[in-house]
Parts: sequence; C-alpha cells; structure tokens
Amino acid sequence: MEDFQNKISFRINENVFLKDPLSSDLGKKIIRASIDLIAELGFDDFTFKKLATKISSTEASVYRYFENKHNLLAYLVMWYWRWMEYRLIMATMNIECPNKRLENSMQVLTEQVTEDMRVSQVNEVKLQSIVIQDSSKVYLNKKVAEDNRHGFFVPYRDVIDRVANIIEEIQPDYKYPHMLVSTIIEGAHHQRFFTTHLPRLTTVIDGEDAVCDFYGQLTEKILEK
Amino acid sequence: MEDFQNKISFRINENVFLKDPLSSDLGKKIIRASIDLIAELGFDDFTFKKLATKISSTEASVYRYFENKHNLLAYLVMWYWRWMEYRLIMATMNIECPNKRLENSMQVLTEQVTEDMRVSQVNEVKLQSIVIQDSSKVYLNKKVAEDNRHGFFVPYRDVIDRVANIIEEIQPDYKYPHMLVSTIIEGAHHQRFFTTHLPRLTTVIDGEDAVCDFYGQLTEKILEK
DNA sequence: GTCTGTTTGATAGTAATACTATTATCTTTG
DNA sequence: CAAAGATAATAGTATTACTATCAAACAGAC
Repeated sequence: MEDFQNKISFRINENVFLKDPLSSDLGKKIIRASIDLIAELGFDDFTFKKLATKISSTEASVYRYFENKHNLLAYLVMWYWRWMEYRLIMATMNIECPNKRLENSMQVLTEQVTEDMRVSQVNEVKLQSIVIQDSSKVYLNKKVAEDNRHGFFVPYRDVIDRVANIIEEIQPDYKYPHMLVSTIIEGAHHQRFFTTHLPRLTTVIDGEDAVCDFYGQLTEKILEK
Repeated sequence: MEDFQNKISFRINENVFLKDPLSSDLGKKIIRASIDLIAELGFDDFTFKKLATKISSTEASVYRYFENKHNLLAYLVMWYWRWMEYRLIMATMNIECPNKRLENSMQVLTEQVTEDMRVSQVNEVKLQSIVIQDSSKVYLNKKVAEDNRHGFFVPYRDVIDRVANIIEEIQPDYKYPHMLVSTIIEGAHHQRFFTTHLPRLTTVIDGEDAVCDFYGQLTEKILEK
C-alpha cells in the first residue's frame, strides 16, 4: 500500500459521518477504495456491499462510518472543495495584483487535475472525475435543505466566496460576483463531462485547453471596464 | 379533465419509447401524470407503481410504453427542448437584426416559465421544474454513450445549434459559440435551482430577475467588439 | 353478430438494493 | 490480563425495478 505519512488530509464537518474515517485504518481504506470504486462504476452502481468486498470487510462495518452512500459521496465532495480551497490559497499567495490572483484562481478552478497536483491522502485525479460526474447528485435530491443545514455545502461556498472576493476587489460595482464564479465552476465541470462523454455537444479543439481558455476569456471580458 | 384538442404536441424520437404515448389515452395519461408526480416527488422517489396507482392502471401497463423510468424522463426532457425550440422560433421570427434575435433567444432560454406561456399538451411549468431538478440525470449515467447513439440529445443539441448560429452571424470570429450557449443554458438552470433550494449560494435580488439579467449582460459583454 | 387483433388489467414472482439488528471475535490500552 | 472498543459474520426486511402470464375488454372487418 502507498505511504500516506507525508500527505495532507482535510478536516471534514462531522455531521456527514457517524465515525471519522480518518480515525482508523478501516476508515481510510473506505475513503480510498470508495474513490476507486465510484470512479470506476459511477455512483449509481456503487454499493456498500461492493465496497466492503473490495476492502475485505463487511457492509455492516462500512455502515458504522457512514449512514448511507449519499453521505459518503457528500464527504468526498467536501474533501474535494477543501482541497481546491487549499490550492487556491497556494495559487494566490504573495501575489499583490488582484487581476493576477483572479487569473490564477480561474486556472485552478477550470483546469483538469493531473497526477503531479496530488498532495492529499486521496487520489485527486479520480476524485475530480467523481466530482464532475456525480457531485450534483449531492444536491439534486429531496434532502438538500437538510444537508444544507448540516453544512454539507460550506466548503463549496467557501471556495466561491474566496474567488468572489477577488472579483469584488477588482470591480466593486459588479453586481453578480457569486453567480459568475458558480457559473464558471459548474460550467467547467459540465464542459469536461461533455467533451469526454458527448463530444458533439461542445467545441473540441485539439492541443488546447479550450475549457480553460473559454472561461478565462469570459472572466476577463466580463470585468473589463 | 382538461381539453387538449387545441394544444400542440411534439414528435419525439421513437427510440425512447416502446409504444408512442401520444397514440392512446392511457399513453397521454402516463405523460401528464408522470409530470405531476415527478414534479411533486422528484425523480428518485418516482416509481412506475406510484404512477400506475395515480392513473388507476397497473405497473405492467406503464412498462408497455417505456422500458424504464429513465427513458420516460428522457422523453420528457426531449419534449421540453422541442418546446423550447418552438419558442425560439416564435421569438426570432421576422426579426432582421441578429442582435435582437439573440437577445430574445437569451430571454427564452433563461426566463422562468409561467402558466401563460403554455401551448402544448403538457404542463410546461412543472416540466421546467423537472428539467431543472432532474434533467442532468439523463446524461449523468453509465448509458450516456448509448443514449447519445439513440438520439436522446438531439433536441437539446438543436436548441444549442440554433442559438450558436445567431452568435456566429453576429461575431464570426468568436471561437466558442456552442460552449457559450450551453454554459448559459445550464448555468441558468443551476442558478434557478440554487435560488430556490440553496439561496445562500447565489445572489438573490428581490423584484428583479437576476438570472436573466446576469446572462443577458454576460452575452452582451462577451460579444462586444 | 362473430371473428380477430390489439390494448389493458390482474396477479405473481425475482433479483438486487439499502438498510438494521445481533452476536461473536479480535485488538488495543491501561 | 481485563475491559473497552472496533470489526466480522450472519441474518433478515422493505422497497424497487423489472418480467411473465393470462384473462377481459374493445374495436373494426366482413
């Protein structure tokens, strides 16, 4: 097994789990294996039974950590946004110019994650593919309000706020900084999904990161005076 | 029951159903009742059993029209986009100026549907709420590729193409007309979902349609020379 | 009016899923 | 070594997403 001693981990709101998965070996296995399995099967075909088999444990043991698979997904998505926040901090640190900070943030938000960006205990490449394919399932459900009350969307909101703040610094008059940021985040995920699964629905340009380019350009234009 | 004699209907790709629901009374009941029920329960809690009970029929009878509930949802979403295409045609008819045609199209794509916009045999107000909440479930699943081959996304693509064409007319140099249109469509749905279910995640301004305003302004800025 | 074909209803059954409950065993730590 | 806590093993339930079969209703052709 990989050595995770020197890898970062993020503290996640405890409303989402029954027992902190970072507090035990089994818990960490659950997180890592669920990322592999969800990335492979998709969230709908993922079950706690399959997960348990994969880690040579039992369904009942997994249920001791998470009430249901929905909350496990919420945990993973929260982890992703905490990781993105961390990356945003790194990408804007010590940079005076707000325009440059915004440019770097946009890059972080819209680029495709690669192996060399990995810093935490989980596989962020697979995690991003899960977020792109399945994260909307966390809120597109009858329990949104409840999940919201439990703080499941706080890491996401923190990311949006952070970037919206930079926009406000650049253009205090701009009316919709939050809408702009969430449109870009969701749009980028959307375009990534389309380019891999429904290429006929977007503009695919070889050799260029059209998604980054498109949203970078868009942000620039919108904030132009 | 309402009288639908004078109401429009749209022809939907026959790969999506086993038997055309418009070809019988039971079929029409299935469509209308499923819209009511999905709008009320959400797609996840919607079952063919509940639908059958609601229309005093049986599960087996519903299965004679649709292979599964996923395809029924796909049918409804295709209907929605055919209806949007129809509205786009109406909104741009006889208008010379491409900028005005684009402005009207943006309005159609981003506004909230109200009772007085209804023209077809189904409840478009409820249909839009289904599209906002559940339409991504049509493509966020393992069978995307297959569904794509069967033409499930053609009505959606036709809408995007139609608006992208206007953009190309206005700004032939603009690199990403399709990406822009799909970003706006999905973004608008997204913002509508957020304002009703997660208000803390967007900018809510009373008395104004912030969503329409935001995307209208965005489009204008992007295409400015 | 009856034959024929199609549509629908009634009933039953299956495999998989998302859990819950209980008890036994194993591991750590004081 | 004992107690506490974590995990495994096993079993069971309600619901869901289907499939299969057969009978009743009905509609149109002749």
